[in-house]
Amino acid sequence: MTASIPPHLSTREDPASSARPAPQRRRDAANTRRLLLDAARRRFATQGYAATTVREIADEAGVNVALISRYFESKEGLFEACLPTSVEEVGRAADAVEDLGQISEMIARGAAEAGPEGPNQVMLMLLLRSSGDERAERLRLNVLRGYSERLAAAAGRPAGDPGDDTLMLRAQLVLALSLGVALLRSSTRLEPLASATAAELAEPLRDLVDTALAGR
Amino acid sequence: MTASIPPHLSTREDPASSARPAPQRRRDAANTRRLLLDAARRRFATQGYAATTVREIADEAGVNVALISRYFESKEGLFEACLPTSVEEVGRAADAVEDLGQISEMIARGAAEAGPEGPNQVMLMLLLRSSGDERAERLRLNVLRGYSERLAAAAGRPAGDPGDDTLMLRAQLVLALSLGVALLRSSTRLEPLASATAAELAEPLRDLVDTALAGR
Amino acid sequence: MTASIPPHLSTREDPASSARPAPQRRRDAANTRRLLLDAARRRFATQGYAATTVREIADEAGVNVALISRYFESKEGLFEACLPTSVEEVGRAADAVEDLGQISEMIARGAAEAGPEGPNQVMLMLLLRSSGDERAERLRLNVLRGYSERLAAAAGRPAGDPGDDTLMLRAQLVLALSLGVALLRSSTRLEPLASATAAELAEPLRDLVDTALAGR
Amino acid sequence: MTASIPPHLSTREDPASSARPAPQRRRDAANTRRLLLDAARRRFATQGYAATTVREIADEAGVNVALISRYFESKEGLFEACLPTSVEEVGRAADAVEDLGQISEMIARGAAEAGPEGPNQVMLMLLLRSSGDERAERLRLNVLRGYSERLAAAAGRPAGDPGDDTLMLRAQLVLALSLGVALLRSSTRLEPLASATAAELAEPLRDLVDTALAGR
DNA sequence: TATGAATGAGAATTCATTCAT
DNA sequence: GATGAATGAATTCTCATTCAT
Repeated sequence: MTASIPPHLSTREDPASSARPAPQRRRDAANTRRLLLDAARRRFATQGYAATTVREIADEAGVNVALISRYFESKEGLFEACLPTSVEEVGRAADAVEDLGQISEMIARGAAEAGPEGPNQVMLMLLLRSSGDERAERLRLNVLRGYSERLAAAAGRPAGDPGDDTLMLRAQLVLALSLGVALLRSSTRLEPLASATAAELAEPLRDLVDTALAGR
Repeated sequence: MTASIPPHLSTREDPASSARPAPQRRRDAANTRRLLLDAARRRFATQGYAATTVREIADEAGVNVALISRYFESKEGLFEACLPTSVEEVGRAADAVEDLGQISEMIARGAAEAGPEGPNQVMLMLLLRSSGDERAERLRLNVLRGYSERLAAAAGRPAGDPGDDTLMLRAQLVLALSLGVALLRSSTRLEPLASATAAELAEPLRDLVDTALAGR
Repeated sequence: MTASIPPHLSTREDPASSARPAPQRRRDAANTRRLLLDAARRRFATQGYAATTVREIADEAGVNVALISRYFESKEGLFEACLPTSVEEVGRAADAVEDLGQISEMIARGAAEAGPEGPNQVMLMLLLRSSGDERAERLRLNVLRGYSERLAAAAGRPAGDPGDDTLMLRAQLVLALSLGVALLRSSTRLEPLASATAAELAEPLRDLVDTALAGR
Repeated sequence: MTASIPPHLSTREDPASSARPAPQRRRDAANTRRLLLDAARRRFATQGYAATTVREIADEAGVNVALISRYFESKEGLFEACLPTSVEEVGRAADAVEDLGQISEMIARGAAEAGPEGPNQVMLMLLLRSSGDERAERLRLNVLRGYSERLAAAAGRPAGDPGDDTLMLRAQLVLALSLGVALLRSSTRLEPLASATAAELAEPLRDLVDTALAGR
């Protein structure tokens, strides 16, 4: 009988102590804002937009719920505020890629970075949660496109080059792979993938990335 | 209590009525159940569990909302009832795989099958929506594990064999890839991936699957 | 207070049925709608839009709060739904006026009718409570205009006649008087006005109306 | 709570600071108090108590919200602080009335004074907004009673004389008229009343007042 | 004094679910 | 079996108020 399971059963509710090492200035607007943003990114990424309540976010951030309205206008506004942050991260990650060899390593590292807070996971998950908002949708698409173009470029094709759909498609398969890994690792305990270290992931990923982008 | 509903209730309803162009029976419990199940799978897959309302599902199915409670006890129950159906499909798909060469083709075909209703996508999306329910979680994990074991087996390793984590890991990367493709195609318009046909996907996927499972 | 009103309180539907303990059909949408509408009119009229909570209204109507959303979409929608009813009432009242002599009597009777529920008061108060809504504002204005035109007509001027602002102005002073009386009687205990009967009000009102409309 | 604020709190603030010619824009408690009071009167009068937020008032006054609590204890306290000011005004107006002829002129002038800030309107509106507060209610009643007694006195009856309800009733009808005019003019654009000048209003009002108080 | 930050109570609204035809 | 009505438990958001600087 499923009725015995509380509707808002929270799985792995991590102790708040890990969140703050503790400079803990109170009455610091900028800091409060960031706490909310961080908590929101984590929750939205792991649970999706609709399944996340603003109270959860506020509690995780250790601040009052009303401050979400104060600083971000609404839940929707908070979600949108999460996007640029993640976008920046993915941008930085993509920009760091110089050649083919670094891509697989980047994916491996991104995938391995601790739990749902790893920048890569956060971004990817975030981008894949629908909020029904037109603007968010567009931004999401832009990020994905930019990212895959960056991958294609690293494989020899200049970014922005419209042609060569084949290479683009292959780059997007690499993106899909990266995404799938992040997804499986963040929401299931599928072993051995879930516990694999960056080092363990690096080799098979390198093979795959090389195959995809170098054309074998 | 959902236990009274057999998990593996026959999924094909009217073998005879398919001859009739428009049966449209009212007061047909089995058919109503089916309509709800189909609508639920579509909605849950594309929007996620939390973002989907039972009213939406009922409306899409063209039946009264109260019937969800009647046939599936609860929203949660309806979600769980969706799982076995998808599980069966993925099971059938996995069982069909005899050798390495068929895997990439299966993934390609699964990915290409129209929209969010393609069996592969439905199953994958379904599995990735957290419902917070313990039982659903376990089922989901079982399916993913079974599926990746099947992939490993096709690559030479007997299913159920506990050893050889390396091959398992590689099989799970293939699963991740399949998942990522389904995800990108179902929730974004990322081109050229979003519009690629099964034929166009087949070649690069074959390269990747071969690399992953054949050990290059 | 009003919270003690039983859930099935009949709102003066049929005077004859008071003999019966209570017809009180449950699950009667139309009746529920009306209960809400009546309660809303009373509350909005006496407390104003902003000071009235939907819970209050629902409690006074003896029904569940959620039904306000169900039947009227929102609090705003409920308010707007109150307007036409009041508009109709004022229309009927205005149409009943044939000659000058009846106006003062109508006002007197309207003012005297019990408490804040008297149709005249309800309408007037309702019209004077701002809801911030553009549409409501326009409707309100139309009603007031129509009403004062009717008064002017009874005093000899054909309704719709654009000219003769003087008569219009005087008719609107009569409206103002009527309004002021309703206002004072419904929200203060200013004696002797508050307790005056229709009969007691009739004479001085007749003098005033005659003066205003008959041109002394 | 607000009980610590005496109902007849002195309304003129700075007996000492008036000696200093220095305007002292910032950090001037008395001035800040005044600014808040003025803004509050305007807002409460035009929107009602419940529909007005303290933030609105503070913004309109150009001061920080927290100062409302500081100077007036609460929103309720601010509202009550508005009353004596208006009461004084209406008192002054009533005291100025010496004979019948001045009444209609006073009402006409009061009604015509620009917009919602005219002393007459402000007072009237203010008195007619329920705040649910017992004490405010009583004050309001006192003002209305005092005012109508003043009118009755001007018509020949000594103020305070308990007898002659008929004259009192007629005086209150004049009050009702005055109120109704203020109401219609401040919250609707009902023409020609809304735009009538004091001069245009004077004549018909004189007729009405004479009729009411002089017994025709 | 003044101000921005923070808080808790309460508001409207949505939604899964149960009830009565 | 099916349907519309009804309900209570959340959820998001607003707002008066208090705190700390």
